[in-house]
Parts: sequence; C-alpha cells; structure tokens
Amino acid sequence: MTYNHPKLLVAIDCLVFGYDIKENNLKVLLFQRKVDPFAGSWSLIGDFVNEDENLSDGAKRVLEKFTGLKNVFLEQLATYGKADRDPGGRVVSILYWSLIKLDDLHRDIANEHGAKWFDLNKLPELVLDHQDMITLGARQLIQNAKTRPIGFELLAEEFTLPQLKQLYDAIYGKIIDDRNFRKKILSTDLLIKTEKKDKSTSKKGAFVYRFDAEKYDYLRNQGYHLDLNV
Amino acid sequence: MTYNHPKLLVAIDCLVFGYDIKENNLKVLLFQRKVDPFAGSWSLIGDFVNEDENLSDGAKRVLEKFTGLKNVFLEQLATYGKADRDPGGRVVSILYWSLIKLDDLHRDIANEHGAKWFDLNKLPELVLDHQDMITLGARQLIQNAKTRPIGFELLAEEFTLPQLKQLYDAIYGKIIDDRNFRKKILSTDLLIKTEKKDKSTSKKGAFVYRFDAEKYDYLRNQGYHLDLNV
DNA sequence: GTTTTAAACGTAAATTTAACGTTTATAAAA
DNA sequence: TTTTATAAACGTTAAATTTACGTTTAAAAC
Repeated sequence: MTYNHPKLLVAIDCLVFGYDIKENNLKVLLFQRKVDPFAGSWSLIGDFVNEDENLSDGAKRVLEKFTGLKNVFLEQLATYGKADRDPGGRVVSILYWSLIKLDDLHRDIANEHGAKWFDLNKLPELVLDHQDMITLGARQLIQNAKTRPIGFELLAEEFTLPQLKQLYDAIYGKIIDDRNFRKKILSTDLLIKTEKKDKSTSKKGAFVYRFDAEKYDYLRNQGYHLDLNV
Repeated sequence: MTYNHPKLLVAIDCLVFGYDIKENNLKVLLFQRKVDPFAGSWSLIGDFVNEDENLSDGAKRVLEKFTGLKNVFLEQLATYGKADRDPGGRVVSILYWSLIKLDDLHRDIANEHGAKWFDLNKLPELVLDHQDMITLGARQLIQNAKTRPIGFELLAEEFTLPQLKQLYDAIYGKIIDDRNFRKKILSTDLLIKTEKKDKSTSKKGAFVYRFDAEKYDYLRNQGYHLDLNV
C-alpha cells in the first residue's frame, strides 16, 4: 500500500423502484436491517463494499441478492458521507438507483430476504438518511422520465399506450392528457407497433407496442435528446 | 466500532471551473501531483478524507486550500470506485465540482500550490480517471446552465448582458443569437438592472445587471423552474 | 455636425404546446 | 341481428414559444 491515510467503511445502498401495473403505483423495495444499531428497522437494500470490488459490481451484487435480477437499469445517484450519519461507525454510502419490472416472482424473491415492496407514497419510517435517499431518487425519477426513456424499464417488453400513459401519470403524479401524450410519444418514432391487441381493459383492445432501444441508442449517439415533457 | 468489514481509502477530487472574461473561455484548475505513483502528473485538486470529516467539508477544505475561496458553488457530482482505478491502492474518490469567478488573485493562490488554470479545451494529459471526471463535469456544466442559474457563479456580482451572453456562448460552445438571449434572460425577470453602464467595450456602453438570487430562491421554492435553453 | 458600432429594441413566420372534440372497434346487451 | 356502451384512436384549433432575422439608439471619435 502506497498511501498512508485514514480508511473508512464504504457501503452501497440501492434504491429500487418497481411499477405495479395492476395497482398503478410506484413501489420501493425495503428490507429489515439485520445488524445493530437499528436492527429490525426498515432500510434500503445494501451492503458493504469488498476490498477488491468495483462499486458498480457491489451495486449489482446487492441488487441481484435481493431481486434475483441482473442486467437491469442500475445507475449511481449520489454519495452520502456525513461523518455522523451512522451511529454504528463512519460509513460512506454510495447510493444507486434501479428500475425494474415488478411481478409476483420478484415479490417472492424479495420476501425470502426479509425484503418487501412499499408504495412510494406510503413508506414506513426509515433508518439513517435513507428517507433522504428516497426523496432524492424520486426527484431523479421524475426528472429522468422527462428526458430519458426510463419508463420502458418499469414496464414489460410489450405494452400498450394506455398502460404507458398510466405509468407516466404515476411518475409525474398528475393525469396527463391522453391525446397529447399519444402524440408526443408517437412523434418520437421510437415505438414499434405490433399486430397484437390487448383486450384486457376494453372491448376494442389496445395495440401492443415495443420500445426501439436500438434506434434510440443510435440517435442518442448522434446527439438526439428525448423529450417526454407533457 | 460496530461493523466488521473492509475499509477503504476515500478521497475527494474537486473539479473547479473558472471563466476568464478577458479570454472568453472556460478554465479548469489542475495541479501537479506530489505523491507517487504519477508524482508530477497533472491531476484535479484533491485530498484524502479524514476519519471524522464530512465529505462536503473535505471538499470545502480542498477547495479553500487551492483557491482561498469559501462559500462558492460546490456540489457533489459522482463517485469513482473501480477497484483498480489507482495503482497506488484501493481508493474510492468522490468528485465535487465548483464554479468560481476567476481573477488574478486566484491565479496567484493557485500558483503557490503548484496549481494552474488550463483551458477546458486544451487540457494536458491527466492522471488516473481524471479526464473522465472532467468530461462528466463539462457535460454537467452545459446541462445545468440550461436549467439553473449557474452562469452567475462564474461572473462577478455585476455584469452586462453582452458579457452574460458571451459566457453562455462559451458554455454551450456556440454563438447564441443575442436578441433571443436577451429576450429569454430578461423574460425571467430575475435580473436587476442598475443605473451603471460599462463602457469598456463600446461607446454606447452596456447596462450593468445583477442576478436576483433572493427572488430566484423564493420562486424555486414555489416550484418555479428556470429555462435558459437558447 | 458626421461617422461608427456595440447595445438595445422589434417583428413575423414557423413550430410547439395545451386543451379540447370526434370517430372507431369490439364485446355485450337488447 | 341490431343496438348500446366505452376504451382506444384520431383530429382540431387557439395560444404560447421559438427561431431567424431587421431596425433604432447612445455615445465616442473623427
């Protein structure tokens, strides 16, 4: 070791958003801390970083442990480093945020780890500064929804326009005009319309779409900037 | 100590942007590393975090040491944590970015610490992942310039509209239409026009303005969102 | 006075946004 | 076999904003 300086505990906390298409609301994955102080309190999922582990790999490890998921939206958000933020010791925590498609399977996996999905709007009291983290993440979610195609991370591969609109209603916390929403999203030309119709919510049925991620990535590299501010 | 987990070195790196109103370009403060590995290479200003020091206080300490400045724009930007990012040892580095008003005084203070201001577009080779940090910060600067009143952090308290426009030209990397820029910035009603004129660049002279930070903060709390996308 | 020119002010077409109204496809009821 | 009901799909228009320019003005220098 070349450097001679104080070393600190470094942790990852992972703010996982899920969208419940049946209940039409956003959820956050929490678990009950197993270690003191505050054992039993609700907290974001997380763990300490290993000596030889990249931060991003630590985040992936935490996420997979609690959800069984790999290769989903997972980005770094912020780092919390007040010296006294954790009475258990000096811990610097790097917050990641993740977006996943909620289904019954993930509920089960979460349950196995003492984790549970909570409505974003009905959260229990949280340990340490984790409520701040969620507040920040919720802001980030809204902000990013306007400028990046993150909505598709929260829905299944195939979705209808009414479903997509409902999701954005939930994210923005307001009822978007469906005609204007449809116009805006279709004008991007980033949705692929399939032949299929989903008749689960109407007699007429709603056409099923897919997001053209490849086209988006290409355009993004050309300097394109998505705008879903409706 | 309650927790029993690996501890890591934690550092602060500080990306300081300055605007040179005479040269009309953006500059970045760099210094020559004093410690091995890579002693003598150019790097962002930075230091290791102390055991009992808040991260934000560490950032303030670093910034003041190299610029003599307190109470300037200083925000956390991202954290770099690849296990092998520094051959000298496992170091997690939290990147902060800062905006300051460049003047001769700061050049002198910087010099005393072996630091120097470089054109953002003419940077030397940088140590470790510091070039990535600057790339990220430059993107953040452009992005934030569109949605937050950060331009005023880079100019003196009092400035003219032509000066302000030149700054945004430099940030956006393009020539903005001066008539549209004037319209947009004045329509926010966040500039206070003084009686003074600056005649250093024209016979007619340009009126001197001040940014109404108090009004902005108030509006911001009311949900107002600045838009300087020209 | 006249000239010069950065600064300040103005305008109009094109585009985008916002707020609505109308038509259509289909299952279920009459 | 029509009729009805309604979510989904499509359309319209006024208002606001953006974009791309042209014009006037203030003051020093000639």
